[in-house]
Amino acid sequence: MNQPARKRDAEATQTAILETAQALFVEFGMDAVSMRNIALQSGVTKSLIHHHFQTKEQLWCAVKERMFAEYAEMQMAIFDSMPGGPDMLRHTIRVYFNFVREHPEIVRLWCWTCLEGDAQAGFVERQLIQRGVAKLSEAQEKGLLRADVNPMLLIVQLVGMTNQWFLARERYQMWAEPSGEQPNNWDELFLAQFERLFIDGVSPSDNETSS
Amino acid sequence: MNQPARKRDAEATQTAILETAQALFVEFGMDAVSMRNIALQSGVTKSLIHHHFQTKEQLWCAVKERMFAEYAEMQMAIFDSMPGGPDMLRHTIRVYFNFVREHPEIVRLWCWTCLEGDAQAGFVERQLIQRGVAKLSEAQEKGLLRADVNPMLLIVQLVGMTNQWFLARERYQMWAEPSGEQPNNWDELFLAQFERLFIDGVSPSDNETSS
DNA sequence: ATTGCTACTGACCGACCGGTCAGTTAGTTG
DNA sequence: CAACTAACTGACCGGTCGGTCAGTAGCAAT
Repeated sequence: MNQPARKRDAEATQTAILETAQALFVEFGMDAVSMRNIALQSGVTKSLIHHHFQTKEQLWCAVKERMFAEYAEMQMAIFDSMPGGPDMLRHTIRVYFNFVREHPEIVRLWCWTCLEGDAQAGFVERQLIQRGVAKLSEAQEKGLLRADVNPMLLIVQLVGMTNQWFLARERYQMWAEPSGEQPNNWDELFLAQFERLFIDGVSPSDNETSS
Repeated sequence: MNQPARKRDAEATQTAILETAQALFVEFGMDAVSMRNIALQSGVTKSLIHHHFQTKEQLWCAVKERMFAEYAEMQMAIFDSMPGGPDMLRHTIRVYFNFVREHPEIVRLWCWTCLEGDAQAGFVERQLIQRGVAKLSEAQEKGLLRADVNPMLLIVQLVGMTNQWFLARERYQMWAEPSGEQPNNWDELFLAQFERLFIDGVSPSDNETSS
């Protein structure tokens, strides 16, 4: 009677476990987090986690699937909202950049899965990326994009540049002079320069704009 | 008498331990590697590792310092070899890209230290980066580089883009159609496009080239 | 009320973890 | 030669790990 022994609600329990596990795994890495710790922090017994997810490995997979699903939904929305005009790339960069800024945990997940060589993750993203490639190819046919860029590599570069920034942002700030403090619009400075370098190189040159 | 009990050579022993630890740590991450495993694979007893490096944490630090030192030496050489002409950036990108391609372990180390939030690492790199910033500022004064780019962010973007490519290369390849196999010059394609987008955006525009 | 299902608990397991320590052995110094 | 230092060994420690299992308890169907 000390504890009401939890409300009997499998779904809520699983969600609680997943959210706690997600926070811990993403922060410290799968190996550095114990099942005991997850149990403690989510207010659930260790056995119960095993009851719902069997093994630590499977819990980790469940966390990854959950996060990638959320990411995929968002990414798909970005592709769908791409304007057809010349501002397409600028818009896309900004939307993706802001999404990642508000969900830095997705970058850490990305990074952990890259390091562990998770083969699953790549396949999950494939149809997503091919949607983007189709969009970009379309834009090329309309003359909105240089014909000599590879759409998939363009996505790699756009996504990669953004991801690595949010992964190592704090590290980069240490590179600057410690005197005078950091500008707190560091993100905006980066985005502006990224956009400038990227877009100016990506936009069709003058002799091919009017096709 | 079964084993000649090792040649009594502290330096060689430490090197053997460091090399084994480096390979394992970089591959699997610090938490996933046990001292027993390092001992086994380097042909040394576990106690001997503790004798030379005290704790696992200190061994990890020794590995990081060793690798960063090697990296710093190389990076410094790149800065020093920067040509003063208009090909400066193109040359720098290629040299750095090729260095990382031949030392992919440095990217993994980079990534592990980012995820664990290693504060030390950032400071180690600082003087290195400021050397590069000085070089780029110089180039700007000579009109070889747009005046409106931030040199430090430029380095962040150059290094970051390259690093993330070699971190997630295998993952990106899964994005492509499984049919028709990958081109084995994937690296060159990426580099070419990276260069094109980056340089064309970075070069001074026509009205400021002749200062 | 009984049955059946399953969310949930707590005690327990063997394996492995990082680290310690007393002791052995090889090389150097005097 | 003896004396000393430091490289090196193997047995051992307390603690934590992921995982199991027999049992309890809440809820729905009959």
